[in-house]
Amino acid sequence: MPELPEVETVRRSVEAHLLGRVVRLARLLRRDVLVAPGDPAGGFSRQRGTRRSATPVSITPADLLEGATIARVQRLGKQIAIIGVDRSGAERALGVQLGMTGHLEVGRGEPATTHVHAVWMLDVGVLAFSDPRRFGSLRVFRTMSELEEHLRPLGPDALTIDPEALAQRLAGARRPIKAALLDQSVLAGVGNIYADEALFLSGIHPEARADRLSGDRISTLAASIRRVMSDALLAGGSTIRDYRSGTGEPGTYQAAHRVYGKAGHPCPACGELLRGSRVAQRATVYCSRCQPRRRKRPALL
DNA sequence: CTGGTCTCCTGATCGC
DNA sequence: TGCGATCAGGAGACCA
Repeated sequence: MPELPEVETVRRSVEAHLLGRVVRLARLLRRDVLVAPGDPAGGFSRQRGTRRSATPVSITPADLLEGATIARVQRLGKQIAIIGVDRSGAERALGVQLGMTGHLEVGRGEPATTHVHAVWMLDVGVLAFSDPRRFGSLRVFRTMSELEEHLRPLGPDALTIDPEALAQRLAGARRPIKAALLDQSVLAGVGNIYADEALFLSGIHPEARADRLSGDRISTLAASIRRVMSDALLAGGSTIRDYRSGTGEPGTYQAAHRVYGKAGHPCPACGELLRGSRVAQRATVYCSRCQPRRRKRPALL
């Protein structure tokens, strides 16, 4: 389940192979993983009942960067954008959302993975997008301002979040802090694993109301988020099931998880058994002693 | 406007 | 060994 550290690891590993490469041929094997301008937002009409857009928007090879030279690979939160320059010198982008099980992988020949939905033949090497569950998607951005538009709703990147920005985004949020952290418009890049890890490090109960946190606690939380993100990034991310970098390397940060997936195990800080619950429809693990629902009232005088 | 719930999808795992 | 039920969750759609 790629979150910011995994996505950044993928970004770095594919960018190293893609810079300056020319896309000779782009092949889309499943139209429904692609979102094009004019498509209903969220993909291919994934509304109740039916799939498939009634009026599929036409896609050109150039929309998939065919003929372009790769200039850079950007990331904001969990969103990746591959930036290409076409023959006229104009920049355009292809967005990649990995979702739960998406993979972006560079290689020399045919990708070894199953569920491959798009392949790019480069002047040197091959890039492939695969995703068994298809929660991920590709997005066509014909101009850089279309990409900007898409990224605008996102909050600041979690890797560098500062307390002031976090406090500003949490002001007036009456929902549980964990729900707010998972909201990409509050903060971009945190998912279920790192939300639990950061809240544990901060000593904050996942159901604490976001707008009731003091400035001090928000500062602690911002520092915990930055620390968890950067430590996980240094470890190449967390490989729980099938996450791999853009060159097929697993991450190792799962060995450093303190609470995620450890309900019923002793708290690494105090030994109390970790509790499992659900917050915002997500499995949630926390220590009821280290992360009390209410702090003790500070002593008066 | 905010926040809660539903939905998409496949593979791993569990109980019988 | 087989098989149905359950769970995993990112993010847009939908609804109160």
